[in-house]
Amino acid sequence: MQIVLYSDDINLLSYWESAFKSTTIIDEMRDLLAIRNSIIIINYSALNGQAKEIILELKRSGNSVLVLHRVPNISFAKQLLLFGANGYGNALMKAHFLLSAIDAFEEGLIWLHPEFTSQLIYQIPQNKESDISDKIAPLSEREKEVVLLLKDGATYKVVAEMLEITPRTVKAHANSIYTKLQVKDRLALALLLK
Amino acid sequence: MQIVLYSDDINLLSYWESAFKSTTIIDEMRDLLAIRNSIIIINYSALNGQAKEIILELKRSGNSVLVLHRVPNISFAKQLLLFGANGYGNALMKAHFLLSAIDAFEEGLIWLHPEFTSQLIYQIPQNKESDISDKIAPLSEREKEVVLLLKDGATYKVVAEMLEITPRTVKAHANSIYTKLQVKDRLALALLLK
DNA sequence: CCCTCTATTGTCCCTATGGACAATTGCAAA
DNA sequence: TTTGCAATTGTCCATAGGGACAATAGAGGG
Repeated sequence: MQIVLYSDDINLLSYWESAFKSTTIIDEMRDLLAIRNSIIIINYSALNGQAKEIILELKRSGNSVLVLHRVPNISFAKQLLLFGANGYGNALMKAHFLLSAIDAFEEGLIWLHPEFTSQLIYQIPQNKESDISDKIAPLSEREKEVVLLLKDGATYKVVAEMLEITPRTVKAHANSIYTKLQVKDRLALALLLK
Repeated sequence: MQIVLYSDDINLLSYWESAFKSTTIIDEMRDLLAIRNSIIIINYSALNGQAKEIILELKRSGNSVLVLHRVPNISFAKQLLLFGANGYGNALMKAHFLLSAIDAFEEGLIWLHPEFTSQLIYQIPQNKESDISDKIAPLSEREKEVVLLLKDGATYKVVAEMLEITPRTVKAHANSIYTKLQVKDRLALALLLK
C-alpha cells in the first residue's frame, strides 16, 4: 500500500522518508484530503487542532492513519485512537517501529507505540472485577472460569480450547450459568457483567 | 540477547525457531527456571496453570518473558501482563510481530499483539465527549436507530417490529454496521458500546 | 453406603445469525 | 442527467447457539 507523509516539520519528513523504500510527500491539506486507500503518516502538530475531523475524513476515504507526535502522551494516544486513528506514537521513534506499525495496518490492526501499552494496562479499572465476583458468586469454580471468557465474547469452541475440554462441556457450563444468573443468552450475560 | 524457546508443542517450537537467527530450546521446567538475562518465549499451555509463579521467577532472574497463546484473548493479555509478562500474543503470529516484540523488549518496553490494543483502548474509562454517539458516528441515521436496539440485545425480529420493517432489512443494516464498526457480531458490538 | 453436586461428554432438533449474491426504488449530488 | 449511496427485501447456505433428554465418574456429606 502507498505510504503518504504529511508534516509541517521538514526534519520529520526526511527522518520518516529514510525508513521506507518509497513514499509520497504531501504539502497541502487539500491534497491530503484527496488521498485514498493509503497509509498516511501525519505529524500531530500539522493537524492544527482539527485532528478529529481530519482523521474521520481520511478514514472515510479508505486510508489508515498513523499520527506521530514530538511529545507523545498517553492521553493523546487514547483520544486519537478513539477518533479513529489507526496508530499513535513518537515522531522520532526508531525505524523498526514505523515498519511494524505499517505491518499492523496492512492486517487491519491498530498500532500503538509500546511505551504506552504498559500504561494502558495499568489504567484498566480492576475494581470492576470485584463487582463481577459478587455477581458470579453463586457459580461453581469451573463455571466462573467459563463465565469470565464468555462475557468477553469467546465462542464455545474458543473457551473449549482454552480450558482443554470439549465444546459440549462448555455448553453445559454455559447453560448452567444462564440458569443460575437468570439470563437467556450470552449477550444478556455480557450486559449483566459490564 | 539470547532467545530461549519453551513449549510443549513441537510445531510451535519449529515455527518460532524459523523466525530467528539463533535460539535455544528448553524442554524441562527445571532448565527453564535456570535461565538468566534472556528473552524467553513460552507457550501459555506449557505453563500448566502456574503462569504467575513461573513468570515472577523468570523475571527475578533478569529475563524478559513473552507469553504466546494458541487461543489468545484480551482477558489473558491483561492478566499475564499484570503478572509481569513483558509481552503477550498469538502463538502463530507472523514472524515480523515476533521480531518487533523482541525489539521492544531490548528497549525495556512491554509488547502486546496489536489485535488487543484496540480492545484495550475501549476498556479505558472515558473522559466525557467520547461516548456512544462518537463511536456510531460513521453510521447512517437508520443504522444508528438499529444499532441502539441491537446493542441492548434485541433480536432482528424484535428490531424489525419496532422499526416496522422486515427482519431481513434489519439484518442488512446490522451487517453494514458490523463492517463499519469493525466488529464480528452482535456481542462484540454490545461490548464496544458499553 | 447412599445421595447430591460437579464435571464431563453425547445426540437430536430448531432458531438465530452472518455471509454471499442480488434486485429495486428514491433521493441527492456532481 | 447520470452516478451513487441509502433503504428495502429476497434466496441460499453454513455455523453457532440454546433446549431437551441422557449417561458416567469422582468427591464429599450425612
